[in-house]
Amino acid sequence: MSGLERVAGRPTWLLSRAQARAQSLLADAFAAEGVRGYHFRLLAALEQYGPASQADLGRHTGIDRSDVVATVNDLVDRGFAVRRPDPDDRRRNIISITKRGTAALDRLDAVLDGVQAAMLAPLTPHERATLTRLLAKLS
Amino acid sequence: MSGLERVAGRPTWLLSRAQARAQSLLADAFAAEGVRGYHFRLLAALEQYGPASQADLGRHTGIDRSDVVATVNDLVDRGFAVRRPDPDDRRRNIISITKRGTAALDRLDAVLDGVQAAMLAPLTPHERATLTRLLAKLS
DNA sequence: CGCATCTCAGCGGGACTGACATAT
DNA sequence: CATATGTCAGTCTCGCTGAGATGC
Repeated sequence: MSGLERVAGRPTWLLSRAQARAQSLLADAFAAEGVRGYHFRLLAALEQYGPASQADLGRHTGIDRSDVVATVNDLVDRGFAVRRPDPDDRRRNIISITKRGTAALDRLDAVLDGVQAAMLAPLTPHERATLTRLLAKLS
Repeated sequence: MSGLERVAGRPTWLLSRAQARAQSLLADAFAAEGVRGYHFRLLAALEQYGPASQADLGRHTGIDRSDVVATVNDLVDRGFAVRRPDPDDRRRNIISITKRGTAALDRLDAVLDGVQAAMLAPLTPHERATLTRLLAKLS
């Protein structure tokens, strides 16, 4: 038996441990592509929802508006996205993903799949589906 | 449908979201007791394993040695633990929990139980057991 | 007016690295 | 000698707050 028995049976502890492992694996894998979790999340949202304002990006991804600013700056600097003012609402910027951005996203998807396969290796396919379903209910 | 569909079905994403919620709830609840996760983990390890060196505490809890130092400093300052040199190995300190420490731990346990009950409210008892079992397999 | 958006500065917890002195 | 321990300083991601400027 490894870990703390006192807390080992507690879901929040297990959640924390598992997430720390996933986070660590993902951070390493993403670092090879020069990005962080925030970059991936925004790119994924841009591809899924199409061009969006920064506020909407924040709502879609759960990233704070102030953090969206800096992350979009990074994406624009790398040529993964473009930021242009919204002519219909001059408070807003419209963020769009570029071809380089979608290409990067495709690579990151592959990275994520690899990490997930490694993470979930101890589980059977049925268990993986169950875990996904239960976690979804917690959101 | 809330969240990112593209990543919403991915276990690592769900893990991250659920963990962020638990983390946020726990941080707030622990803050009311004036402690953080590191403090709780060390107190729990001290109560479970008895007096231990800082290196062993790190191994039990998954906390880095260097972070154990600062956290033990906090616990000693608050009177939750005592640090004394190991006469049998002068490299080591022996950390022991105090009565104030165990009292604090009891309160923190209650806090954790409350947060967990709130977190797991959407799940049936059987689902909670399943989630716990599956998460344990990921460690 | 109230409200939304974008931006900037900063904070704090958690996880980690590198280095160093000391002791085994 | 190599290894283990404790300590210190610093980095990084992530999540968050507060404030201000601009536009609806």
